[in-house]
Amino acid sequence: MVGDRHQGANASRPVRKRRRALPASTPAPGKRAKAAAPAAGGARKRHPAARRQAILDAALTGFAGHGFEAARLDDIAARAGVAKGTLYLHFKDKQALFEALIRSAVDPIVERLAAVTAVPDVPLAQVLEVLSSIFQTEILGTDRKLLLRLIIAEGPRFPAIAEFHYRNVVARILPLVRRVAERAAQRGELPNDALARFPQLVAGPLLLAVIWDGMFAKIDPLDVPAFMRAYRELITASPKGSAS
Amino acid sequence: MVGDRHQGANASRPVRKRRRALPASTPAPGKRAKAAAPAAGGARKRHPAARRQAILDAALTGFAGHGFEAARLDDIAARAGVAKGTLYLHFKDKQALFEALIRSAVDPIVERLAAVTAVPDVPLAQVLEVLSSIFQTEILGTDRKLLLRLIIAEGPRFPAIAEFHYRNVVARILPLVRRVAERAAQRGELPNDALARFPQLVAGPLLLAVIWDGMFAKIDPLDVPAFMRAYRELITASPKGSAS
Amino acid sequence: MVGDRHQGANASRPVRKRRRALPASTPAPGKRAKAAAPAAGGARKRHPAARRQAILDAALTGFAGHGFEAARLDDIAARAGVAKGTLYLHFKDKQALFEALIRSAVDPIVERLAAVTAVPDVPLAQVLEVLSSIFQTEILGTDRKLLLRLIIAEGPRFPAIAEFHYRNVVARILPLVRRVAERAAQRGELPNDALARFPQLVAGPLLLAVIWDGMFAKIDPLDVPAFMRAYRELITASPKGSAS
Amino acid sequence: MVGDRHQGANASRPVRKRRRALPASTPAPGKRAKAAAPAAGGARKRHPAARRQAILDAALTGFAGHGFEAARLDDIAARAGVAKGTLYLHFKDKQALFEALIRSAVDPIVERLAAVTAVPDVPLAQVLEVLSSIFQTEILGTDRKLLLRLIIAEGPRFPAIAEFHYRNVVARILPLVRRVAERAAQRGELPNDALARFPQLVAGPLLLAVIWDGMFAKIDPLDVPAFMRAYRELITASPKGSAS
DNA sequence: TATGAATGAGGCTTCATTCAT
DNA sequence: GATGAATGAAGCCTCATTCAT
Repeated sequence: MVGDRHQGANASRPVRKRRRALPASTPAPGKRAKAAAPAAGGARKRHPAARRQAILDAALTGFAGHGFEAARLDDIAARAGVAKGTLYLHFKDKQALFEALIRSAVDPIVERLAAVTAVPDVPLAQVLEVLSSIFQTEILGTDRKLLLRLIIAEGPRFPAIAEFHYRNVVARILPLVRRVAERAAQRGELPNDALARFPQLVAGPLLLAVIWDGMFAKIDPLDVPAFMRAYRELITASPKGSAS
Repeated sequence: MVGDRHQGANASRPVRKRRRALPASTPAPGKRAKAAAPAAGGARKRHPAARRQAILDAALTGFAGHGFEAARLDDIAARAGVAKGTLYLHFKDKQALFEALIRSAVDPIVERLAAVTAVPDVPLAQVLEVLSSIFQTEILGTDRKLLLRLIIAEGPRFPAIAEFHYRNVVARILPLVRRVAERAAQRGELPNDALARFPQLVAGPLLLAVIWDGMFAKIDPLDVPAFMRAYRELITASPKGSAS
Repeated sequence: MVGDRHQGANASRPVRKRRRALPASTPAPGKRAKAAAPAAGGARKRHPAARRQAILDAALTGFAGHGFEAARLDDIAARAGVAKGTLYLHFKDKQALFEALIRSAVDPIVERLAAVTAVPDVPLAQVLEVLSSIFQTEILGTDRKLLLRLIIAEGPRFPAIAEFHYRNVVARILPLVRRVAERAAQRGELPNDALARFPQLVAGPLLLAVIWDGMFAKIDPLDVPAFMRAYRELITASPKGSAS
Repeated sequence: MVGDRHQGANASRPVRKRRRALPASTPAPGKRAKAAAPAAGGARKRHPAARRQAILDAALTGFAGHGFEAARLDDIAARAGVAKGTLYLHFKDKQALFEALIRSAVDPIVERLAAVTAVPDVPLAQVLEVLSSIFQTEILGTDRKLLLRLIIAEGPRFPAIAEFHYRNVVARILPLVRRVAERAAQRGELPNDALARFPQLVAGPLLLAVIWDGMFAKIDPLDVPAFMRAYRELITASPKGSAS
């Protein structure tokens, strides 16, 4: 009887939904079929921009949880509380929705990052600390970490997304970091201009943190604040010869 | 009736005969992607282990290029020069192939990494240099960089893969790195024990390098050797004013 | 980049566009088996319940003609005049369609049978006669005979179907027949209570009739009315020399 | 985690066999992969006729348990202890094996039935009793009941099988039964010549017994001997008016 | 004669997209 | 605009059959 496909004597009938067995531990999408729709007919009245945002929110969960290919527009529509066809009133197709999602979610972060790094003559250690803090509260502590993973995962397959990121994140932030690093090197906060030449180095631990969090959180969780602090100590602490 | 196979007068259809459309003289499936076509028509002769490896090679390209969901077994089979069904003689299903691929490609690297980090009392800078070198020649310089990206991208959705990696890579390498870092801190090659407490920090730049390579290689290629060197300088170089 | 969907220079293949080969002016799928094509192109308009029934009708033909395994959903969909995917809007999978088919067709018959046998104090001969008549007009004379054969053929492999039948047919009809047989025995219409103890005996000839019809109809057709009459005579007729 | 497809960290590798989840209660084929093969190389030496018989035996289980379409030649070959290709040395294809199976299994029964019914001037009650007995010991009590069900199930789709049966079973046995019934009617053992005109009537209860056994054995088992006895009583017992 | 790895057509099912309402 | 039933291309996987050994 093991493996029996039967479902008792009243098996089928108008089928509605079916969750495919995902190979992984999805963040539990919940079973709400067309949830979030306020009382009868209410969904219809929302402001168009609000609907668009609701769709993007749902898309974040959907794409981040399953990846681009495996995400189901059915799920996204249901989670957004709209009909499937409605998605196409706002986005040309699945790919356009995906790209819009990524664009929409990146800007706010970049603004904050830019604001921090743009202030002149702040000690490097402090800049790094604030960066870490923003990273943890705005990304690792929220669903946006899913998005970052998503970008890492799907970026190489979507040139448009890669380019968008280069222009909107990399090209905006790295120069600022570089300037901070240059000043720090001049002031002796850093042993040399290595960080000024490769400001990407500050992103290494951040990436590692999201990736570790995604893969190993359950096996061996990472103490991210301590990890970040260790990184700062490693590159900025008074070096070997100095007073212990 | 004995012996005759008459089908009666009613068009019953008990059996669908399988018959190849062509007279069996087309050994090449025609859609062979572009790769690895062995000696013409001789597909049946290869050593079984060779076929398995051919499939894994094709799978690397397929999965790395498109991700798990978007990779097509059709393509992989064609690229491996085998029929679709043959895949299933070696792997239970798509997921098993995927996991086997990852396992098969990880071991050799880990061996090399372990060999390097296991040697006692080598200066940290030198260990890092060798690590960088291995990383560049064995991973970034080969298709295995695709695999690393693949693991990063799909790992979170495949607990089995995450766990496998933790056990076979993380749990084997990190302790070795930690020991090296401890010695380096004791010898004054490092300013403090930050790296000993978080040996993961050495992986940050490596991850950044693969990700950058995957996303921005065409827009703004990264000089990886210089990048790695900068990282080493940043954490180990004689600092600003101190005497060594 | 805003707005443009350029794909970069590398032949990445993130999305496969779906595009119909023909300009969407071919409403008829072409392989429509031979049946039930509704008003040209108007498939989308039918009442939902009508579609469901059309599918069930097509399923009857498909399953009855080939058995569960050999029936092709392609054929059933074509015969119902719907796309393959539409089947799954109404039934979870092939098995659910199969079970729904059987359930949907059984109820009306059972109602009629129950109505007949439930009337008290009707002479057995008359009950049997009406049973025979119903059987011939409602089952043997219609496609439902295919269904009965189907149940006989596939029932043993589908516990759910067997159980459904036991509950809905056997458990409902046999007690009624038993009561009729008991009265008949008391009134002397039967030689003993054998039929009361095994009311299944009335089903024997019915089963034989469907099976004979299915296998030997073309070789040696059975005169079912006469056959049924003979059965009635055999068990109820005034015997050889006795006085009534 | 429910529904997780993963199989721990050591998922795949050279796949060998796979049991598909059968919808029904298969008679537990066992898991022997290529069982029954005596010590190394021994299987190769069996007499050809013995191999053929082994294949037919395995085919009985396979076809009877799953039906023609769902039976797997893989299973049959494994159960017979031969390689898949060997099947084709003995039988042209799946259908030929199926038909050979049915033919091979029918003859012995028919011989016994014919022997019984051919004896002249035996009282009908006794003939029926022996028939019942043979039926129970040779068919219902053995795997051959599977075969009878198989014939009922698949016969209508295989004209060759139907015709074979008509010629070898029906056409041989019915005349004998008819003669017995005629004599019984003449001798007053039967109320009339109904059974002589439709000797098929004796088969009704037999068919019902196999079908009931197949479908309802677990829900409500049938006491077949008592059932058969009841049938005999019903048609041959001293009728109503006679001494109670 | 026997083997069993290899084949590839074809089945069931999914899901992005369309379109009549 | 919004809906969601309908579509049908395409994916994964199975398994009867072949054929080199």
